[in-house]
Amino acid sequence: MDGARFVRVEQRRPDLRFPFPNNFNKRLEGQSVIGLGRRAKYLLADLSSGEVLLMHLGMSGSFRVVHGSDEDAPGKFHHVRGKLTAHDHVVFHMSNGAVITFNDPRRFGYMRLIAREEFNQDPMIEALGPEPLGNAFDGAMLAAACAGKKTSLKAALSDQKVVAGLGNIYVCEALHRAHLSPKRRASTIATRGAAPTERAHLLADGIKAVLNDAIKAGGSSLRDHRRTDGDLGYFQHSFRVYDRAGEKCPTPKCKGTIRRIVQGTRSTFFCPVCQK
DNA sequence: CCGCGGGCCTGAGAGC
DNA sequence: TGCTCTCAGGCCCGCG
Repeated sequence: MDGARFVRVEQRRPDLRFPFPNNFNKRLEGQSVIGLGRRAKYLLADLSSGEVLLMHLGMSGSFRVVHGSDEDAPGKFHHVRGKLTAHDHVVFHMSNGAVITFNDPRRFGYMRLIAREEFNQDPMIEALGPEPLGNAFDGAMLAAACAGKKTSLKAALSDQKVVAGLGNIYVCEALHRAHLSPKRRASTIATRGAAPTERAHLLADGIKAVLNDAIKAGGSSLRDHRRTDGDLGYFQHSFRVYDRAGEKCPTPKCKGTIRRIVQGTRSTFFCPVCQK
């Protein structure tokens, strides 16, 4: 998409989680993508029109990218070129021959167009916490965000205002790496006097490590996630606790067994022995 | 501010 | 084979 122009945009239903913007396809057609980016879980395309196209995958959304010459490739590109499935909701036909299909069975994803000068003040953007892989993110920043929070550490890390971009899997995995209990009150990792605790540093490091490892592995394909070429990610094979209830804790010398509990209606997986 | 329950959707898997 | 039930990577709302 980067540097290419939208030649034709197929919008195949009126809404996803939210209605599409008015005249969505016509507002894209003829515009060029002058930059691509990401903030938290939002995919961003900076357009020549002065607008930003914001795209969210929800739970089950995925993009696939193929080029015209690849369209007849067998198997994994089946839903491109006149063979769209029921859940292929948007297709971008780009000036460089790329065809980009957005598929989302559950339709928890959405797309919006935001004027660039209003982007930073947009309610979806303004409240977001720091990027966990940014240079500025560290134990001190995490401690400050958790200070005074009476909620659980699990809920705090899942809150996009505390740190942006973590979902259920990576919260569980980061807490295990930091040997911190998901049930612990969030404020207890914050500060001791003025200095951030050792726990906050361990947790910030655990978050960075699990995200970097997962990105390297192409993400976690439990059911819906696919890479843009249609391939599966394989980080699910490296989960230490997620979806491993009843298995032995992978921490060296730990005799614990992974447990599943429910926090805020979501599953949490953790080791009650080495996560305190 | 916080926890909880319900809601938005479809599909996969388990149990019967 | 087919039914019903539960659960799923996100996130919002309203209630108490």
